[in-house]
Amino acid sequence: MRSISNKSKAKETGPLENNRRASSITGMKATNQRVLVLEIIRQEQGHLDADEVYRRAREKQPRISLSTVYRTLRLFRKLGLVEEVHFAEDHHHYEVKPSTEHHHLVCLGCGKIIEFRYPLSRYLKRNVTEAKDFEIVETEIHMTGYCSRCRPGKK
Amino acid sequence: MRSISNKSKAKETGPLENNRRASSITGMKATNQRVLVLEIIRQEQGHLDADEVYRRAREKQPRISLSTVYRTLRLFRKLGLVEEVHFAEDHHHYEVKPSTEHHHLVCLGCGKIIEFRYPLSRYLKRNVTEAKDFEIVETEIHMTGYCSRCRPGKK
DNA sequence: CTCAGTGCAAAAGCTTTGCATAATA
DNA sequence: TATTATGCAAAGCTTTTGCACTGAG
Repeated sequence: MRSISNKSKAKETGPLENNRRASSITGMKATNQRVLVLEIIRQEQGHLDADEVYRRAREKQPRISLSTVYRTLRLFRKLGLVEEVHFAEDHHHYEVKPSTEHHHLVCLGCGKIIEFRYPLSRYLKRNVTEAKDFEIVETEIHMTGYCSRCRPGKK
Repeated sequence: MRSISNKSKAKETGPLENNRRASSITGMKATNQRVLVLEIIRQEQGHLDADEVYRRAREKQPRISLSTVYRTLRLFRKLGLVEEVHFAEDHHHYEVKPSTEHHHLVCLGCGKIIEFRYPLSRYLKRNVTEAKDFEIVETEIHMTGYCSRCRPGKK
């Protein structure tokens, strides 16, 4: 199993080792920028938008450009390493492709994003495929509302 | 029941009657532009984006501006007449607030949007509220994949 | 050495906003 | 008549793109 799951334990040059392999699989170059971006979205438990990735990336690599971040995220999405999540905002968020299915709760009060694990897609898939003759590739569920803190005394 | 459900059967000036009432409820002005936009998103069975609303609106009222369309859609959303839907695109779609719960299938081949009725939110609501102490206001589910036509022989 | 990838700046959507004018109530 | 809403143009964001340069392989 040519794992790409090694948590970044290495320094400046280290992560290359893990990811060079992942990249070479698809014939892509393992640049420092790509390694860094992958590192970042792995460390953060998901839900970063492009600008947040960019800001974090610049801490380690001040010359990285926002374009590169966008291009890299698009590449990772194509490679299936990363998923794009669409909240009710006018920009996108990204998270590492989750191993276990989960969906998102977005708090309208504080903006916090809570994940809830729920294996719904298999169930939906079966139902919808039969009813609509539609082959599902991806399922996205998100709910908005108020978390415990932002729900002041509401029954 | 001060219904706003009268299907547009009237001409240029007609729809005002229906909607003047709806508007006056909240102290808003029932302008021609607003009436027209409401008419349009009602006629179309949902999923229009702002620009599509704008183009359709101009057929009847060539001087309407895109800003007005945006402002009107925002207003209607606040009034609960319209819902914003977030597909995997970088702009939003709008539909009249549906009476029966449904969700969306987006075909990756032809872009067609299929609705499927499925009363899932009540079920999810109960589960999530208990598990996460989160009060759900809105649930959005959409799935991407391939419709019968765009699925050439795929098992 | 070569070609894919990067940085920069500019452009391209989508959406919002400021302000003078027009229309509703 | 008094506001509220509109149209226009300009600005704001997010995301993409063209191009010369850089760096990985």
